[in-house]
Amino acid sequence: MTRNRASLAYVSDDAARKITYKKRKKGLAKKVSELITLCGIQACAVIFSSYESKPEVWPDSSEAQQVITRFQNTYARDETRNLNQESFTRQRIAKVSAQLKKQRKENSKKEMNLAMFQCAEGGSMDDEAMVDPDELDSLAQENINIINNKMHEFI
Amino acid sequence: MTRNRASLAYVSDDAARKITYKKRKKGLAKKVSELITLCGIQACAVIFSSYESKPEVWPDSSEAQQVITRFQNTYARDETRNLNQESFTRQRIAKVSAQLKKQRKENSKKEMNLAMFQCAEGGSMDDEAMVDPDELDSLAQENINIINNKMHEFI
DNA sequence: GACCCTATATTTAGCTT
DNA sequence: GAAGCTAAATATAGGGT
Repeated sequence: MTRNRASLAYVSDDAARKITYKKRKKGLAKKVSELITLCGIQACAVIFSSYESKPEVWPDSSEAQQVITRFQNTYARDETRNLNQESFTRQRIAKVSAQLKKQRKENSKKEMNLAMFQCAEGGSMDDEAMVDPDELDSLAQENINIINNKMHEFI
Repeated sequence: MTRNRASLAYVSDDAARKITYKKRKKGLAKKVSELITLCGIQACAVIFSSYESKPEVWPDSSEAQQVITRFQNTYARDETRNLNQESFTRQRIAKVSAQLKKQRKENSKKEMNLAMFQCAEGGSMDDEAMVDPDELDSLAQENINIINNKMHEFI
């Protein structure tokens, strides 16, 4: 019985190839997971086969995503562009923030003027319509944080 | 001699871990290449280790690039999660935008009141401090676009 | 530490059901 | 064609140099 000869060439027989595929895919997946846990590193494997419509990935979809994103960012293209875009967004938000502050300030002025003119005329402020300056700032900050987290998550 | 016990846990000893890493990395690479040739499929493995500054890929950089690109184009990963995050951010910006509108409206009111009280007293508006409503909206929109682009770029 | 050696564990090709 | 079996091939932990 000549078993297990190491052919290492394309398996032409369809059935045999599928069996080999399933067996070795399983083995590969195990090896990847083991390497990750044993060495505490980031790694993934991606397979496209005609047996599945979608790619199969290891150790899992989420990890693979991270690894691939990191790969693309490391290897690939203009890191600078990403950084620029981040600072661009940051500036945009800062600009809006600044405008808010100005408007808030202006509002206070007018309010004071109004108060001065109105005195005891009974004119009431619509508190509900007022914007809490602190909240505005914290919202802006929160948006920045969300964006930063998003970026870090994908970088 | 008790050799080769299958521990399958993180190798805490630095030297031993590095040895394991090198050995298993080699093994993994071989497995990937074999799977590809035996089954005639597309596959790749990507590893990030602290031993190398750049990621290590198999079967080779070019193939890995192709596989990863295909993966990114094909795989429908948690689109939902991203959408949720996206809509979350969108809502945040919308909320700030709404607050701006309210404040703007309030501002107009006060302005009018002021004008009525001031009449010809010569009180001048600080135009520079005013926020153009349209610009604010377009800024908010632009931020949304930037964030969306950012997300799509990384997804 | 890198490199080889080898005992043992693990993977898997080819078979059988 | 999937699932299990087993012999053979491979991979690799631990040790030596």
